[in-house]
Amino acid sequence: MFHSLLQSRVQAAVRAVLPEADLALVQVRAAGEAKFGDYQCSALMAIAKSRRMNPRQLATDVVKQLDVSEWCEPVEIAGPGFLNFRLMPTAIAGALKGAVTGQHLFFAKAAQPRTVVIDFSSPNVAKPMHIGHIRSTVLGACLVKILRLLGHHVVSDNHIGDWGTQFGMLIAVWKILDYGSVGLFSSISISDLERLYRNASEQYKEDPAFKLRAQMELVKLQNGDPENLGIWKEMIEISKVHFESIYQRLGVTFDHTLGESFYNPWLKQVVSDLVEKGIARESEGAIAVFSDGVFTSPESKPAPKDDPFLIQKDGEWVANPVLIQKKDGAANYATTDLATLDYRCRTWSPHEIIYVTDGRQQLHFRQVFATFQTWQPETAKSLKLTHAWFGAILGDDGKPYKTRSGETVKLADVLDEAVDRAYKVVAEKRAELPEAELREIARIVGMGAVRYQDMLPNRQSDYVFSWDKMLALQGNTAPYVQYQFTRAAKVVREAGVPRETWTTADVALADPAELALARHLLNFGITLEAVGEECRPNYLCNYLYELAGLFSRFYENCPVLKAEASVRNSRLILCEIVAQVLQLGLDCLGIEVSEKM
RNA sequence: GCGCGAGUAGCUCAAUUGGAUAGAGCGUUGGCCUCCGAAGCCAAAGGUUGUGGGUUCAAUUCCCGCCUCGCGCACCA
Repeated sequence: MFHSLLQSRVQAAVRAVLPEADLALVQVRAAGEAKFGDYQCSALMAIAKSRRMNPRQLATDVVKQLDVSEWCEPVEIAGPGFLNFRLMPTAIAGALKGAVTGQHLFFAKAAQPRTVVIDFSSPNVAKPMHIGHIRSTVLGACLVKILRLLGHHVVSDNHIGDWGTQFGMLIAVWKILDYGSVGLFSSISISDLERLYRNASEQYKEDPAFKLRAQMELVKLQNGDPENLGIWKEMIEISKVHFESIYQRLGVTFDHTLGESFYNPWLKQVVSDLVEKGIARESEGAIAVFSDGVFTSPESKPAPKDDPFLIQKDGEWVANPVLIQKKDGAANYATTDLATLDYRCRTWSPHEIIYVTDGRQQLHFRQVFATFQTWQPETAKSLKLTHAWFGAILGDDGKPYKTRSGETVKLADVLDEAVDRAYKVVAEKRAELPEAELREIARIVGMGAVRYQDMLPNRQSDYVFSWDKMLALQGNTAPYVQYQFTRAAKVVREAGVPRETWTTADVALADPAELALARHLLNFGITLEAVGEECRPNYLCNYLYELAGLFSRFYENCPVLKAEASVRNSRLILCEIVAQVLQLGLDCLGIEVSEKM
């Protein structure tokens, strides 16, 4: 929209004044506050500084070369050298016209589409999905939607934990308790598996004989024993039924669900390849990747703080390697992730891979990424590896959110309770509506509230889970934004005039509330791009909250249906576009809207 | 010990990555339904951005020291 048009004009003007200036510095951004105009450019101060020029003089020279009169009021030079741009109401009205006639919705498809693999959700087999999985699932799903909307090619992959040492003990208990006997088989649920898991890990810790048996069962599984493979597959199927029920409720789908086990055939090869290339070596019986040379010759240069394979201990840099093979010969987490990374590059040739996991895995991913860069430098050059990590969900006590009895909180229970609580509110507010409709609204409000609460905080912060705050009807919450949508949609619905008659009308913006609302609409695209670049859906939450608030103020101050014909049509268009942007924006967050609520 | 985060209004959080007078909600105080849905709107009060330095036209943001909290640091994933 306008910011990119203005940006190229300013860049051209700067080039005319200073041909050798770095134009990449010249950015035009949405102004923080309305009194400074709609957009601002602060780059001239930086450029003037590096050249020891007077910034205001440079600004004056640039403005002389700058013609943006088709969109803006005369450009204002403010303070030490800001350029402030204020759009003319006619230009804003023109953009709204374009939107209502379907030419755009304030964003543009990427000029250079990228291929992006997004790895998210990743629950573990034999355990129910818990509260912690919501962040990865909801964040990842949001990134998938936004990047696709912006025209990128996205591959979503659910990297489920279906391989690992826990299956030894699980199979052992399964056999001891005879889960496989006829009749019992078809009725095993995820909660049975969970009990099995708890039972198994207790015995594993306390009973040496059981531990031995578990290890034996694991070896048999890994060597392809048909019985153990069958049990293992059964556990995966049971878990997948459970995962699917959650994903269906959340409206999340994946292009692929390639679990850890999928990469099993390549693990040995990854290890031997890394050893052959001298990247990994034997150490204390295991095979590990060490720092690439800095540690072994400390006199060459000081150890960089950002080397993930070094750590300072008692004033000296010592090795902090990553293990790719345990001394019993088995592969581990890093090995699987390296094989996965390799597979994804071979299969999809992505420009970027985004991993959405919790923050505790930061070191792990730094080590995996660094290993990959020395292992496959050519591929790594054109590949961006992003760890979009997030913080913990805490209870009122500031500790990880648990049930009263100290167990992890199951995701299914959270979703149920959100909908139940929403139902109570809806049933009270809209008692006249039929039961089925109340249920549907409660589902939309409850599910929306859970997601919104999760994406609103900066993802890197821990946040405190609060039922009251989540379903609050005011403030920066999903119900507030959803409510403003229903108001806007209802005005359009009740107008009772054929769409064609009002969409062909002129848009005239006069009231300050109309102008403020329209101006904010223009920033939808900038916001989507920022979310995609930084993996921060909270930008979108805040944008939509502001849009909803501006609409609400417009709604209070500017009658639509009762206004005279020309004003009425113009305001109808505003309502229609606001409804569209709110709906699409919420959809990017995975949140539905309702015509009534 | 080292690393990665966090510390902003009484509480829960923002601040588009160095921009102009640090913003919301809750809570508190006070207004607005004869008016398109009040799940709404308006107003007031509330701040030495943990702390001490530094960098510059400009610092919540970048650099250095210190304090508090969370997480991580070799065979779990």
